[in-house]
Amino acid sequence: MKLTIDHKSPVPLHIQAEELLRRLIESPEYIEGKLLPNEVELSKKLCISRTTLRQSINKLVYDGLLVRKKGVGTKVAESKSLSSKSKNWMSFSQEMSARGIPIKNFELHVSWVFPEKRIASFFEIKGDKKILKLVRLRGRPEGPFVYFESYFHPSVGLTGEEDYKSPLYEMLEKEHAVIAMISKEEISAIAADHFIAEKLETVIGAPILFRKRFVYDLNEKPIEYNLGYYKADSFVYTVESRRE
Amino acid sequence: MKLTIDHKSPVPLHIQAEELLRRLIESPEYIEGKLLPNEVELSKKLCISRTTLRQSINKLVYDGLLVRKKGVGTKVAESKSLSSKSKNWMSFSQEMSARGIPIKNFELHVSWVFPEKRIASFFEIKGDKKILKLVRLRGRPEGPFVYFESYFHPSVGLTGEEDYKSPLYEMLEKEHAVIAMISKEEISAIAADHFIAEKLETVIGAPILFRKRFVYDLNEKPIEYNLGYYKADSFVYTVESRRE
DNA sequence: ATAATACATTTGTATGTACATACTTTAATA
DNA sequence: TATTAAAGTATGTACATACAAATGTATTAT
Repeated sequence: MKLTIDHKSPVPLHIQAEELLRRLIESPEYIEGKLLPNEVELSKKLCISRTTLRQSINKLVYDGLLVRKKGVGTKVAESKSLSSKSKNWMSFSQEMSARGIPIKNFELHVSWVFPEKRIASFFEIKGDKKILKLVRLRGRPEGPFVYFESYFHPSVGLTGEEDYKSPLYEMLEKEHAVIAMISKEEISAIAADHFIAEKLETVIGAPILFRKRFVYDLNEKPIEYNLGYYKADSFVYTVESRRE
Repeated sequence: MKLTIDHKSPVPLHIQAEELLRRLIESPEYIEGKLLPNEVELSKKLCISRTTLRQSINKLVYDGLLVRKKGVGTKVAESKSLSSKSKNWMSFSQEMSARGIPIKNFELHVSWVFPEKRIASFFEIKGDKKILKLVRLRGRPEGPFVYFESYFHPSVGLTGEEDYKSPLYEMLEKEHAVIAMISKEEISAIAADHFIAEKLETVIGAPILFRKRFVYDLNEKPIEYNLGYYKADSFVYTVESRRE
């Protein structure tokens, strides 16, 4: 592993140092909250000034990878401290079973479609190749309360022949070695249009909790693009956050 | 508006400068991608070094409030849709100023009321003593888009005579030494009832993003119980989370 | 033994300085 | 006039330096 800094490179030193540190803390020795060498020493070792090194460290601290403590040192953040961002996110199946709700699948439809522009750009692919689209209408025995539309990145390797009745993320992990790691979500309230109203067995204009979900793997590569339409009152989204 | 920096304050200069800039870009002059004064000039004006000023600006750039461009200057970031990052949670004022949106207070009403049962139990107090209730209707110049109802724990020490037009959490922090630290939120979609529809100038049944917010201080003592009713499409809640 | 003190360590804050690089404006030149 | 060159402006990079504040450890006095 290259762990030196090239002063002749056009790449700024603090960028080089940042990348170096990213690689460093990924290595096995640094998994469990281990302290980094102190700044003065490290800056000497890397032949850059402490100021420049701090610039790099700051960025990693901001990204939540490192934690500094005055008088102690800088250590690799433990995954627990990441919960400051938000609670462990869950899949739909997990969410529901956590609430003790039995799920019924009302519709389950798999197809191959050309991605819309915003989906293609999220996946960073061109729009000329079909991708897998998964539509699911789910709810309680009495009736559906959520309509999902999911799109999957080609590299996930789904064939469309998988068993989509079982928990999806478990299947992805076991059979395709794809681990959904990061989830970015946008939640808003909308009025049901004709299509959604029909699916969710409600009236046009009914309040719907709409959730866009962007799912990434460990390497922040996009995996899934998911749209969820929840019937009002059937779903409450909880967030816990902490200032720092 | 206080726009000076106190070198004798125990608060670090770069923090003071950061807060100052946050307030500055919140002000009406800075709504539309306007350039800030250049760094050298601004550092002179604030009587801090350019390095220190850059530290402050960097943070705001990280937070997506400012955009820098070499050879041009630093300008207020233009934001497409309102959204609230859960990374470091923010107050309403911060959320809005982060997107450079000028806030108008349509209603602001302070009163003392007997707490409802669920509020009393959240605050862990008996329901026989009146607590402070703060009602606010806020939005853009064109019209309101959010209705807030807040209740405060007696120990916060609010008298009802405070200036509720200024950012609330800043006031709490400065004048009452209360630091809002933890926020637990429940987000759902509901239909506007008669009352909410009238307040938000919309129709009964219109979709509303409803947010319950429970705010705690450093010691996890309850501070505020807050209900927010957002007009649909005026507010998008964004959450970023990571599995562990 | 215990508590108080002093010291070393490490990050935090803050400044001054210098030059590089990207972009804009102005002036000179063909 | 149009093109090019130079000057000006603003951020970007990088360093050396100094002291402050928090923490942990070793020492000392009680």
